Amino acid sequence: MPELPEVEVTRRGLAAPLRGARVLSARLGKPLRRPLGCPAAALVGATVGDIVRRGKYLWLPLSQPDGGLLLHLGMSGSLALLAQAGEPGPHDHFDLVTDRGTLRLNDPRRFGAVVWSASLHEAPAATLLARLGPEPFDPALTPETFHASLHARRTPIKAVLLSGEAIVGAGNIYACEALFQAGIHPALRADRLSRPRAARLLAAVRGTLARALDVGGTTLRNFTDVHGASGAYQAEAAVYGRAGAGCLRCGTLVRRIVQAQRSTYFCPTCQRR
DNA sequence: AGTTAAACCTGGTTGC
DNA sequence: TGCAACCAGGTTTAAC
Repeated sequence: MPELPEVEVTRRGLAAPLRGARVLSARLGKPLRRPLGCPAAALVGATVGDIVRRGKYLWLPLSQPDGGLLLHLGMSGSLALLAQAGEPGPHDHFDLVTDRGTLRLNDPRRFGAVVWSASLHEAPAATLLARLGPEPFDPALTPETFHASLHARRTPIKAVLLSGEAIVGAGNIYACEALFQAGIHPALRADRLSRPRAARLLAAVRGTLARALDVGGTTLRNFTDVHGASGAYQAEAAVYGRAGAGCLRCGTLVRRIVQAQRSTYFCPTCQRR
């Protein structure tokens, strides 16, 4: 599913075309993870503002009626902007028809969400965003503050990265890749990371996310950008999905373990406790 | 309070 | 070939 780079790729594809678009109609398919929270017809007539991203969420502001839609792509979601929208398929669960095209959410597993909120700063949107940690490229996130937040956690560093409390945006692929880049064993307790290693990990998370953004994200099976194009990062993953294959750096066989019910891939030689 | 399982869904792949 | 088991870019909720 979409991690931060994929969501940001999506945002960049939508922002300019949809800015100022007028909502003509909306259609709901099968239920998503949570209900829209308003009748689809209530969106008609609204004007779309500047789409912003927070973590893996997108906020699509609307005016007249004022409010907005908080979108999440879950594990298997993608958004397309269609000039001519055909009949919705079995996994097309939300259409926002505008005078600039139809924004269509396709999500086979339906872990995604489209939620109406009167503003980003009140429920339900604010509630959903409340537990998110700092944005990875926020200059206020320094090696010192990152190290301090890791110091408060006794769980494995991989699980802490996935939780998004210390930094948002890295999901299962990029958490594995960043730990490899930083040479850190995924099972190392977060509070055992030294300051220099925390600094190295922060740089690795930023570098991994930035690189993925540059190449359009990762496409394992579902994800495409708003024009239907796949990402390319999967071709350069060093450890993710490579269990049993040789480490690209040292040749040791990449291992797969399970942490917090998720697969973790790592090189036991390059990544040390 | 802090950590860990279970839950939500569908579909593709693997293995007997 | 058939079918069961397992796996998948995430997050919330319930339970130790």
